[in-house]
Amino acid sequence: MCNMKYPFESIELKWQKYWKDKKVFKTDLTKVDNKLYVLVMFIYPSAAKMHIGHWYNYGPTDTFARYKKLKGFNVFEPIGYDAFGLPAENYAIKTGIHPQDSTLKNIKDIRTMLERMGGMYDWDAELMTCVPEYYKWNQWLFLQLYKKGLAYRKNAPVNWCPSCQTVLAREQVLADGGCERCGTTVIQKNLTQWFFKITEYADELLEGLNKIDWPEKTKTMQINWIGKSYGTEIDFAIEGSNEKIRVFTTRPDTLFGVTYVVLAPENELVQKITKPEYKDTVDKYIESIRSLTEVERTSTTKEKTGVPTGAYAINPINGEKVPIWIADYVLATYGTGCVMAVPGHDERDFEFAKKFNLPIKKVILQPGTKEEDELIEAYTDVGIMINSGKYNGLSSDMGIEKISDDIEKQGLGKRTVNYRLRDWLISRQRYWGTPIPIIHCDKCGEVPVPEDQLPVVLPYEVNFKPDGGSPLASCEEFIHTTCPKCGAPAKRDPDTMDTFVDSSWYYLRYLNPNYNDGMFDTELANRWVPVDVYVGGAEHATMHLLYARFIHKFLRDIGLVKSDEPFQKLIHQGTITNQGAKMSKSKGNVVDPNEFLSKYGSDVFRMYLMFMGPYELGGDWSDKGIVGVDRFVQRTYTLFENYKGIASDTQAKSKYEMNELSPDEKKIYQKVNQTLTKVETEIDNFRFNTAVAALMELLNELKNIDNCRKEIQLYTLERLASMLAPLAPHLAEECWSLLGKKKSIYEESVWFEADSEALVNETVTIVVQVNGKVRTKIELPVDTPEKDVRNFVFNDDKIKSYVDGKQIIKEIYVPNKIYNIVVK
RNA sequence: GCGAGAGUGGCGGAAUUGGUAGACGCGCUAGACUUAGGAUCUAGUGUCGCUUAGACGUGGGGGUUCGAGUCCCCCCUCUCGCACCA
Repeated sequence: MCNMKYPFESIELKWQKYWKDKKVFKTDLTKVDNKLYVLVMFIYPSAAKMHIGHWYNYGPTDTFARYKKLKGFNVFEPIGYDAFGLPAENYAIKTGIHPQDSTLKNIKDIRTMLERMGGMYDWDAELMTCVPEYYKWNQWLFLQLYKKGLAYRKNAPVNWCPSCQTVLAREQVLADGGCERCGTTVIQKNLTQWFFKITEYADELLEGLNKIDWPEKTKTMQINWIGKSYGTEIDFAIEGSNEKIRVFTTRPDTLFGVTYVVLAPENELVQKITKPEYKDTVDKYIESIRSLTEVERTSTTKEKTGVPTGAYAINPINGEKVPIWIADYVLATYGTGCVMAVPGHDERDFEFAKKFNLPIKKVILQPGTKEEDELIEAYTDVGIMINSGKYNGLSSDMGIEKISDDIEKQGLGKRTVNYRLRDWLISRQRYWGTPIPIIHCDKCGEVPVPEDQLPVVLPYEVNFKPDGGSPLASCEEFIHTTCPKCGAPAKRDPDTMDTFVDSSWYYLRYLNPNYNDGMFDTELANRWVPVDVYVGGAEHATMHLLYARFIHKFLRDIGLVKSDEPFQKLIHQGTITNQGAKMSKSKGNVVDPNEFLSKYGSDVFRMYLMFMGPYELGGDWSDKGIVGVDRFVQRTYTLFENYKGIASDTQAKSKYEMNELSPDEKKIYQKVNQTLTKVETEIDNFRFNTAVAALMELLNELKNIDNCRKEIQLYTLERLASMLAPLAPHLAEECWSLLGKKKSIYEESVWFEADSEALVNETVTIVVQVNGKVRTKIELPVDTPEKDVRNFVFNDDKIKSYVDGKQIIKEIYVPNKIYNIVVK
């Protein structure tokens, strides 16, 4: 018995070099039969090290890609770097190291780690977003959007992170009001900013979800984020004024129940309609609201506040006069910023009316209650309309249609659709990003940079220390230019783009990162996109994954791609935590993979990460079980060492007849083939933990492989090496060559089909139960006729002792599984 | 508060359509080989009884069923997502 320890270091290097030298993983993109685009979200090189989370993301995905390659797919698995962004710049502010220098260095280190991991990446397709060759096309994309009116500038209240010194899109603000990147509480600021009109695609983004194979949860999040709702806009006249209040409601059926109207404090009508004697309190109230953050204001737990304006509105349906209030629970940014309040049938209005003693009117009768019953809470479901004039007696869902019809007929309003989705704020007051290709000219206004002048290169020499404004604004050489239209001196836009712009189309660029004639090679994109399997964190559900879908649809509309969606199937890996907390540098609880890599090697490490549990669940980090995987690897290596060179003088058939095998051979033969199907279905479904377990079971079963004929030994070991290859690529290559194989397992894409005849066992264990309790088990040939099974069962002494003298009520036989006798 | 998911040995976790609960691994126990073992191999390992028969057992309580980790109802805990969207 040879017991040499598996020399992972030399073996891993050896095969990495082999793959690289022979370009084993270079994908021939011209071949599209059997194409499979497997993509993992590219890496953010804010630190030189790949932590456990990266390994957990990339290792298993690579295993999936490798498995598909072995199965004969033409797999494209690229990797790249999401290289722009705040952390590099913040790091620069702290240390003085230029973002470009630190980023390029980090990329170099990460590349080394990815190679060490044994990633099957096509290194010819590698890209990074911080080079002009890439970001030039961000600018080009911007200009296309601009041409179509989908990139525009507006003055708006925006989310400002005081720490990052920049604005954030709404989805980049956390639920607790913190900044997505740094956690600092975000405040509101009024600024002119660039937006992409994602709302133009709201409906399509919603509908497209039906066509893609994504986790339901993620789709739901996007649905909620888009927040489409059907309703009616209704005009309320203002007493003694020509102004009108247009409200948006999803419940026009409750129009008779309106007892007051509420405006958002920011609504411009407020200043116009407020009665002089109320002006003081209204202004004071608005001031008090301003000091609150968005989150404080919209917190559902906070008690609602508001003040009357002294003005009155006229309910168009019955001419009733109702007071106009302003309140913080009405948002200026949703609907029309005005609400008709129906306390009887809306929880928020109910709470508000109770607090300020406003009347509550019942106009929808809850089934099973009486009209005179007092409302103790708002009734928001369907019911029978009451106190509603000619609509009385109608079901309220009918009432929605009828009242909307009548409102429309009388020109008092119209049906509309509202979205929660807002346009995507893309400007950032930061240095390390793509410059916005716009020039501001005193005479011509905003002028797009002509396409032939792209890229607008990000200058290297810039003072990027924070002083409140965009760093580029103080870079004289950059900012001063001439107007492309009139030639007069003009200024460049000093802002840079959100890095989510970069990641919205990178999957198209991978196909040819050096392409010069356009944003990407359209021909290739139409053959390879959508991405077949996309793997990445669930935290991108409403950001990256929504933006990328939007940009993809836009690119389709300008004729650059034919597909509707960028990512056909989506998988989220789980999060690896440490003692229950997310690993982060600031918490100081990051686990360094290097410790394990130097002790066990990368095959063991990546296999252990897969073995820990279900991929989509993640879990708490613990190195407790890693020795188990290491032992498995050692035993496997030893086994192959013992059969060194076996392939040189032996040949295995591709299939054996079961009856020509010895008992030991048969057992092993069956197990090998059963494992083949098991490993296939498990990896196909990203269940790596059970795939590894299946291989461990197989190895345990190979105790008696010495008793097999040589050809059966070879038959077995060939298959074991092949199944091992996706999970432990270096080890498997080594084992394969130990057998005496000349070529790499991946050069030939070795995968074996299971022999279906070996999958079923000849005998089965039939569990015999009495009253549902297991009493004995009997081993019988598969498909023994029921009457024979019954005979065996009733001749069993133990069963007899349970059944004798009792009345048999029922017998249930589930073929090849269970025989249950019910007695009394 | 609303929505989604989860709760299984000392631990990580397995378990087609309801059909042997605890695969695989860690840990632990005993033994073998050894100068030694924190290496390796062999056997055992849900709990109680502990030799047997057996009883109990998948967060708690109830139900459907010949049979429930799996289906239904109620409750508890945890994780994630959304936070007044009219």
